[in-house]
Amino acid sequence: MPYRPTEKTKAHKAAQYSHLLSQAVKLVAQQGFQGLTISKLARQADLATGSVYKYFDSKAQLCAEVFKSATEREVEQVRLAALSDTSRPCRLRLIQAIQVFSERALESDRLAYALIAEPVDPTVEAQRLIYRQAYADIYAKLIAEGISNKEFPHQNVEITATALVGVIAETLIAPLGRKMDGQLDNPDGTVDSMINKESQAEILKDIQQFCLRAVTGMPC
Amino acid sequence: MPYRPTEKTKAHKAAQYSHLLSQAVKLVAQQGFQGLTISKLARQADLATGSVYKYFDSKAQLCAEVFKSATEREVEQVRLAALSDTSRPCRLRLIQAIQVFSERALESDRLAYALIAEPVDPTVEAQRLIYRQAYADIYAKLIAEGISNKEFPHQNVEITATALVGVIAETLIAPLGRKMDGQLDNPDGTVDSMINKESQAEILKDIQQFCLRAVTGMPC
DNA sequence: TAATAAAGTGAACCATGATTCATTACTATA
DNA sequence: TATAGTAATGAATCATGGTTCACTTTATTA
Repeated sequence: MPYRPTEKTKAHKAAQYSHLLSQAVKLVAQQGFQGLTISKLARQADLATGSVYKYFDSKAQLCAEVFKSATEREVEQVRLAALSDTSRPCRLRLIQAIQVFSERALESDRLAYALIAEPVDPTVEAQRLIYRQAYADIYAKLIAEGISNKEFPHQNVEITATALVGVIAETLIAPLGRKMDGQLDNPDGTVDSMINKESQAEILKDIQQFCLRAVTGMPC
Repeated sequence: MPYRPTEKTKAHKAAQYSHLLSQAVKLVAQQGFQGLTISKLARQADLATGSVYKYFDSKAQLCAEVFKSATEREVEQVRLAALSDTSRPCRLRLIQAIQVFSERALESDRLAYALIAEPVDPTVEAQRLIYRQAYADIYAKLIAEGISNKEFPHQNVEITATALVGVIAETLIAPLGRKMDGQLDNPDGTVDSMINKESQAEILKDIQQFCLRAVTGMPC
């Protein structure tokens, strides 16, 4: 006479959850956190607004999950570039990490802007700080390794790492913000390529050189 | 029989305007843009909410003016440090500019956080980009001068300038944000000194060294 | 003092969008 | 099929806070 959730029901619930989450990420990738509302999400996922609350306690929690989901894979890619192949010189891995981050960011620029720079409410901002710290931690490991290698001179590892995050965020994202601000709710999520491929590559090189000079204290 | 605004009335109007603006800045310095609402401002300035609209067209315009007012003097101080005494070597002026910015920011940290990093609505964000650019322009001039001096090696001036803004914002303000997020509406506007004076000075030195290495490509 | 313009008032209004909840529709056991 | 637990619904509710407006007060001139 009672009722127990079965495998099938649990699977369905999990599937619904993932579906909601991925649709939410999609919305953010198109319109930013600005464009993420419970009712839009419900419509997008073919559910009633109230049903969203069966899967997420609150808007804030939803935003946090979206943030987590979208950022974790990015962080992981950068981590791989920076830390996986310990046989390569640290400066090459640093360049590679910056490149990986940049290429991924520029390829889905609206999402990158949302994750790194878009104005959001304080709850989401807290998440953002966590992930900026995650990037900083990666750089910190790399720098520390480079110092013990003698590849890099003595320096304050934490500061260097934080500074690198700042450099990358500002140089890549701030220009996006400038382009973005006319079309904050562009529903297809792309920014009309402000920069062509070549000049993009040029800029990336310049950023990499800045970072290398900063870390190595050597001209390049 | 008609009516003409006289000197006294105009002066009064101007005085009210300044009073409102300065009270608004004060509110932001205490509680951030989050804490700036029309009714709070009216209460603070001993006016009715409606009266605020005799001086500002909209909340957005008010925010813009607040931003402008609070940032312009900061930018000016940095400009003086960076560009006024052209006889000094560029690297010293760079160090000085960073120091001026940092000291002023740390001394009114809630305001600095509000101006540089606090989540705000897109209208205010646009203002922020303008002022970040203003800082970048100062650094760009300084770097360009240093390159033509041969003090600094050849580099992409715009990127370096933007990157410096990113470094300074991230290293000084992001830590504040981390401290801030528990107490976002702290009504007296101070963050309980997370860092004591000495370690603050240490950190400043490390940031300055990072920037110098980045700009000069020399160890230091 | 009468006429006019502006300043000041603050409660009512409005927009946005999160959240709730009474109700209905399934799903799983006995 | 009766029962119980869970999912789904979506209109109603709530909260926040910007904005309006009919009205009062004050200032200025003739």
